[in-house]
Amino acid sequence: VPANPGDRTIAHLDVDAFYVSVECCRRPELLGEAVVVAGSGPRAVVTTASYEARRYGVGSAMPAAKARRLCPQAIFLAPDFALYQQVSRQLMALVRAATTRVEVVGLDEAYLDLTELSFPHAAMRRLVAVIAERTGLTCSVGIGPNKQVAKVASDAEKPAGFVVLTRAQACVRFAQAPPELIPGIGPKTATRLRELGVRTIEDLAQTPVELLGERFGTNAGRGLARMARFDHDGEVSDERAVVSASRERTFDHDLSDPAELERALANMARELCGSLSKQGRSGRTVSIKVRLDDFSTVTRARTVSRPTSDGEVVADVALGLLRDYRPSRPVRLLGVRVAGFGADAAGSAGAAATPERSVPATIATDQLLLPL
DNA sequence: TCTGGGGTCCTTTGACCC
DNA sequence: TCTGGGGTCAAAGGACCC
Repeated sequence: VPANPGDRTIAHLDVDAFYVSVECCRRPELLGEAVVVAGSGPRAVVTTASYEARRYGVGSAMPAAKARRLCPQAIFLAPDFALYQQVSRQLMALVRAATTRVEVVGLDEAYLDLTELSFPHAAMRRLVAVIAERTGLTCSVGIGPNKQVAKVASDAEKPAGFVVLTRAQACVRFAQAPPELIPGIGPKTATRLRELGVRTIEDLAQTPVELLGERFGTNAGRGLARMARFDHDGEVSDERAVVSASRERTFDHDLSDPAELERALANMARELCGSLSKQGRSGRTVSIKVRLDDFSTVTRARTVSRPTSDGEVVADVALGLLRDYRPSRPVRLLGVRVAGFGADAAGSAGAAATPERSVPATIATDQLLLPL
């Protein structure tokens, strides 16, 4: 029972090496091996590496070619997203049975608001056990007074971690850690902080908010100051509306021929609209993204009068944008996006407003987590 | 040896309107 | 009439996350 009305108990649950673990479930002989899930092709990157592979320095977002050099004996697997989605649905059904407020983040992570539970730690222990039993997956859990503490705590001792921290404990435990440990502080911000002499979370906490405001803007400065003290106040938001959808592709070799580029773009537009109309979504803003051989990236957008999910319309607009832009260098990546999903979707018969199309859980929720 | 694909959100700038 | 302030929208870029 919360001491103060405002006190919350938030958990963050994160599956350990999700894609690799799913692969190991269907091929148990992989257990204990260095396994890397990565795309194929010369420009593929690693999506997940098993902990054995990580020991060789292999990590997410690393070029697959580099991973191969670091760990030639690793078993490389192509990702099977359909399977991961299916397992994710089972997983989230179990998570949702544990408490009412759940915020799903990607396929393998969720925040749970446990404030109303009498024994939140026990509930999470049970949830972890049930997930292991039903899916074969191991998870790491962090519990704290807000999402920020919960997230950092779940990361702290993975795999199979279970870390409970108060805000003050988090401040002490991570005082000497670099600012990038905090979600929301990425490499760019970390570099700029270093230029200010800020190397640790403690340094950041001791930096005057005025100085941070000067350097990063008032808003961001205030945000950084709060983060440094682990007093993030974000809600566990049940389900957020989808805002945009896109298709993009990095070519194996850079493309210069306008006709080839146009063909690729039109195909992506039609493919995107296929899935859009299946979901009953449509949008007014069509944009393209062009990444050149020097990795510079340009976007161009145009808003049309009526929401659409018509492949020919979107392809037309996209091709128009591409022709107006006329890339001056070879193109590495091309993409198309539809945004501005809104109130009056012209799409399918059903509900117009689009708060996250609910995918009916295939897995029974009958097997629940003991009430208590 | 360069750097995927799916997203979200924020900031800045300029146009336009009141 | 001039100037300025605000609000909103669209576009573009960028940081970040899984």
